[in-house]
Amino acid sequence: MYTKFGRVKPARYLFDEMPVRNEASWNTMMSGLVRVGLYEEAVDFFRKMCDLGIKTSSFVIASLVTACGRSGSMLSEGVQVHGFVAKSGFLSDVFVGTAILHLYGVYGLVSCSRKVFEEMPDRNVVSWTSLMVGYSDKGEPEEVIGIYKGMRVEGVEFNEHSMSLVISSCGLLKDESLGHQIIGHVIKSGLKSKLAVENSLVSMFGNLGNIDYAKYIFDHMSERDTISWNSIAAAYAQNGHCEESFWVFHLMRHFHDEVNSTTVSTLLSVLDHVDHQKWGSGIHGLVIKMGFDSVVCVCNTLLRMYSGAGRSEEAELVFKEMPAKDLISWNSLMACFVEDGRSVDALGLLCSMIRTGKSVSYVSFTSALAACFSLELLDKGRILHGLVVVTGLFDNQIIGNALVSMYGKIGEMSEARRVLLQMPRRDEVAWNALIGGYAEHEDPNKALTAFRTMRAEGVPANYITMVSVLGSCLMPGVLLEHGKPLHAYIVSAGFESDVHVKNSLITMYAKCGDLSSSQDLFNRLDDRNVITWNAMLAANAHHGHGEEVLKLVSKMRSFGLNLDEFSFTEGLSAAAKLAVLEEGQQLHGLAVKLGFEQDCFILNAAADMYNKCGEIGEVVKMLPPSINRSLPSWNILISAYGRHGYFEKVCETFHEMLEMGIKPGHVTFVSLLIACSHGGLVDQGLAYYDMITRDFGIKPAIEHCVCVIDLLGRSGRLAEAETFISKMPVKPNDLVWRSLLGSCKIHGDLDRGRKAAEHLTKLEPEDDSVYVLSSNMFATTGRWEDVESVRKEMDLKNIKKKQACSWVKLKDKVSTFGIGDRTHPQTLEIYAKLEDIKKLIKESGYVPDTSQALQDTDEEQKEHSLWNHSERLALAYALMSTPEGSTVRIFKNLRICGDCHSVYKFVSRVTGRRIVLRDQYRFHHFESGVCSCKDYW
DNA sequence: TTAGGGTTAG
Repeated sequence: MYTKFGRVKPARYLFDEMPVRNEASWNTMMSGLVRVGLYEEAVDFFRKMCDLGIKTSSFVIASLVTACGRSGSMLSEGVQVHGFVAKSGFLSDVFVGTAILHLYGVYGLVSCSRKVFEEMPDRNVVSWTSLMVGYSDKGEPEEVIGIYKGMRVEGVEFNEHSMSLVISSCGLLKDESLGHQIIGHVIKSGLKSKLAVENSLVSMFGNLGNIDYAKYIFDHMSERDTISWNSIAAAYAQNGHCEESFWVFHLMRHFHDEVNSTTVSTLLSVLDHVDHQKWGSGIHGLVIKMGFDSVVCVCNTLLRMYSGAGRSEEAELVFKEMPAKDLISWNSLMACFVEDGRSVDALGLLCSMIRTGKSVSYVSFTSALAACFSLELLDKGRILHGLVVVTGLFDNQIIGNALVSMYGKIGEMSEARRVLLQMPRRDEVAWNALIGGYAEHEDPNKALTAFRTMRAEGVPANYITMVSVLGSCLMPGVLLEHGKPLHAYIVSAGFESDVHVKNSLITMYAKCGDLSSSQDLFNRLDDRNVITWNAMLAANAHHGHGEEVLKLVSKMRSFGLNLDEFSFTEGLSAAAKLAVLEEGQQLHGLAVKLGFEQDCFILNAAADMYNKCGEIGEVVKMLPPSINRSLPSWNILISAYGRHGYFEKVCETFHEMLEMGIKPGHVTFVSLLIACSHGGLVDQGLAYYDMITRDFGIKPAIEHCVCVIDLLGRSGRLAEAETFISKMPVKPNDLVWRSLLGSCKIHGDLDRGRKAAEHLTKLEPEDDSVYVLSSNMFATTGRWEDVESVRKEMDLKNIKKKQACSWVKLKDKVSTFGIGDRTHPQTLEIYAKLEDIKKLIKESGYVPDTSQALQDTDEEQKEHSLWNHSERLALAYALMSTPEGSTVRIFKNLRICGDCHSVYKFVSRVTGRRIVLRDQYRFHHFESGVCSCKDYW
């Protein structure tokens, strides 16, 4: 009696005082100990019984085994009981056998469970169910379904618990046809109206992406518990219907009392792909208010929420303040660091896990391996590889994949291949990682060979395979041999309907130089997503079609598509290249409105746009304060100051950057050297050039060398420039000789100019610029017979000079002008305005520099031809079509002519207008008779 | 019976 009421003290007293005890007394006492949860004492008691040879009943043994499972830390005691049971023949009892297999399942030893299960002479539905529970808890739904099939073959009748397990496993496997099969079974079995079964059905349909069925079941349930509500909320959440999932939460609070931590976790998981700005901080507050901020799982989702929004600092804060952390918390933060590019922090986290003896799983290693993506981290990656082998995790499929991926990303392809070959099973992820590595680091042949081997091994390719293989064909010259055959394969294998594959095809054709095929694919695609549009933006940008990029961006907007970071970056950089401030400003405004203000790429693209549109004030205003400025931001700032002639600011900024501990990069030095070159700061430029290798260990690239040649050449130090070319660490290219030729033109050095021109023609026989530059060099020095011979050579080789043109953009209309153009509808007014300008500036001291006229004619003719220059026509048109006092913006496809430059200066003084001119190379910013380039360009 | 961490591409 006492044991039945849980009163163990009096029961124990009575037992101890009993003069005679029979089997029943011992068994009753032991059951009592189990009932009150004194499991360890029960096991000791049982040992004593065994020693004394007291018989026990199968019921008592089963309850004892169950107790060992329930305690969570009594596996070894359970195993001892198992040993006794095996010796005394109790295993043939179905209750005992089931209890033991359940015990092993609880401790994750499913193979032991299965062994016991297979040796059992009799099994009931609970035995089958217990086996399922083991696999389900281990996260192996395919095994659960295997057991389900076995049960059906043997004709076992299902109970509520086993049916629920089967249903949810089916959902996890996302196997729709199995789902339908199971539904039929559920209806026949008569278990359909059981609460747990209905809950599982809601959850299964959620996992299968069939939200309508999930909702139907939920709506028709006769009773609902918290799990039902949570399941429907999760169904909405998993399928991206975040508003609905919040609505469920709202209804729950009205119609159902309980909201538990699972509800909150579900809601938080939605915030991964929802507008973080709108919901994130509020939800965090709510979690604290409801007192769930101490539940590990809730905190983990909270952490994941910040991580998904790219806010690793906040995620870190959540982690630090968690009252209890589990393995998933550590792994989540590590993954967050990896996603945010904080590789060192991620690896540090793994180190402290190991150092403090925390448990580490294959997931921890997977994240750590993903952190090692660049050459500097190769050593760390190799150590991890060693650890993986030592800890016996090498055979884990996902670890193997992560290893191949790591070596692939770094470009250690022989290592990547070696790991792949050692893997017990090579799945498509492993092959894709290898192919991706080849695509990134080696030639297309390697990637294609790997693809063929993969197919020969019978591993089915998926869309990612196709995307990866296509990624190896992103260069001109491989279209016929590789690109087109791949496209043919894609069509025949049925991958063409996949939007990702189509996007990659668009990119492939564009990078192979066939933009019209990209355009074709794009036009024929009806399920375009943002990535499709982005691929098309990149395709046009790659071909230098900035206007088309902007047109596409505005189409995206008119179709109501959500522009993402990539679209904005691409749009802004197109606006920067075209120097169209208005479009750039609009895009930037929209990006800010949509919450992308903090995005590093967009921020830099916008700053660069303002920079290239001449709005230096805006650049300085918008860049983050120096304390958290990224390297690209510093580079943009240096370039901006250089572009506008603030050379002291250039040096100041560079030194500030060094003081902040930022290591300058390749681009920083390009910006610095260009600034020096434009400012005529020759010695300072040379000093910076020396710093590149001496102080920062960077190997000078061809761009840096071109800058130095420009620097020396423009200032007339042509002999030094020539010596520099002969000694520089990289092979001279066309830009080198073009720069030298340009300088020879400025300084009238005909001999060196000729030599440079010869080198240039060898490298670029089709290029018109060499002929134009030589011809201009001869013309400005009056060598008209040489001008004529260059012209004849051009005719002979059928090389056409690129026509100069200038344009003005007013509202949405672009007006373009060629030399002496008379096609504009307002031509008469334009030429009249030009006459006014001529008169006005001559009165204030303008004298034409006729050496800039490149024909051998008399002075008057020369002056006349200067007044036909496209940039003057554009200027006249712009002045007459824009309000008094406003800034005039003009573009030219080639370099501005020297005399036009002087005309612009005079006009800016006489009219008081600010004029901004973008030519092929740079920006000129005229105000009150002075140009920002200080006449040195 | 419901919720949280991982590998390939983008």
